[in-house]
Amino acid sequence: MTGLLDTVPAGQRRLLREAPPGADLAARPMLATLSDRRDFPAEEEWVFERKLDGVRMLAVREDRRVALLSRTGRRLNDTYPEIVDALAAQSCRDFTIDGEIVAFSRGRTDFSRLQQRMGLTRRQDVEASGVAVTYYVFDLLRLEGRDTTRLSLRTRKSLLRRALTPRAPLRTTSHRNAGGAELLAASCARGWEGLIAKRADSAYQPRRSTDWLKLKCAQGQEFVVGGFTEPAGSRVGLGALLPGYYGPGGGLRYAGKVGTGFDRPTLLELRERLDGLRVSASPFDGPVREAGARWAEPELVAQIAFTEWTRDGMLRHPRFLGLRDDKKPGEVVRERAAA
DNA sequence: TTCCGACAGTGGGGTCGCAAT
DNA sequence: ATTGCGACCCCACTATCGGAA
Repeated sequence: MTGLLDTVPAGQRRLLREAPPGADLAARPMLATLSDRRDFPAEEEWVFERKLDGVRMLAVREDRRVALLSRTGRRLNDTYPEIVDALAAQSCRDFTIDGEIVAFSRGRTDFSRLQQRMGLTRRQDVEASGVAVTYYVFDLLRLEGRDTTRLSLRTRKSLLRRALTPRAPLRTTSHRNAGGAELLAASCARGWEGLIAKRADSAYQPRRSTDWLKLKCAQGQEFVVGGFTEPAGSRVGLGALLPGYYGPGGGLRYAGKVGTGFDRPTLLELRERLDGLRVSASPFDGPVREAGARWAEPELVAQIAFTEWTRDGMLRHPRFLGLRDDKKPGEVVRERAAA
């Protein structure tokens, strides 16, 4: 064993285990639990990282061999060959790391840009895409033959910084040890996605855990319901609502579908109310490409949360929060302009 | 007994690849 | 050439069940 693991605090050395082959250890990444928590007392020892909007990826290096693995275990070597090369060039030759692949545009991580490269596996397609990526590394699962997942997060991060040389396109994710609430407010003001809060003393667990919390800068506003889709499978009432808002010209603009956030009684109640408002023609301005859509008089106003507007003016990650009776349908306009 | 974590199921936008039209 | 579909990515949420607390 070389010197890296000698820096592990004496009290934590007993937590080191002999590592199984790297790919087995990396079978599943640790996932964060969505939380609306805003209070983080200093004595609780949390670490705060910026939430990056990209694709999760584990990377395994065993001597000359490098394997990039998606969250579900799919091999990503052909999609991100420059990351393979960068990891192969590291002087440390035996590690498993965890991080996020991102693409930037205008200084912000941009998932839609990354999407243009995500599915590509042919070398010429990857090169032609013109999408540069950065691999932000934030955790260490294995180092020099040892399983490090039982070490505390702080110790793992400290080892990671020693083990990895963060030369482009690799970077280590920076973090802060306090001030979570202020940091979250500042992040949201900048239009970022949110934060991940991690318990400083927690082990790496290959599943969803409350030791990692996802704190999102959610957006939300009211929308007029202009129709719905039929339910499928065991679903009752309806599949999704078709929300819209009034544009400057006065026409009702389609904003995509929202199909989650309702419980069974709400689905049935919404169906009943919408059946009472059924019309044969679409109330939306312009075509809505939805086979089997049912249309309704634009009377109901729904509060809908979402993460952002897509390039095509659709809602990303939309969910239904409830109906609002205090707002007139005609007053519903888009509250925040596109980026 | 109550609560929590894991899973299945239903729903979303978007992209790519392939088969059918 | 266009369309539709499934498989991936990202995801939110509900309902259920079994084991932990």
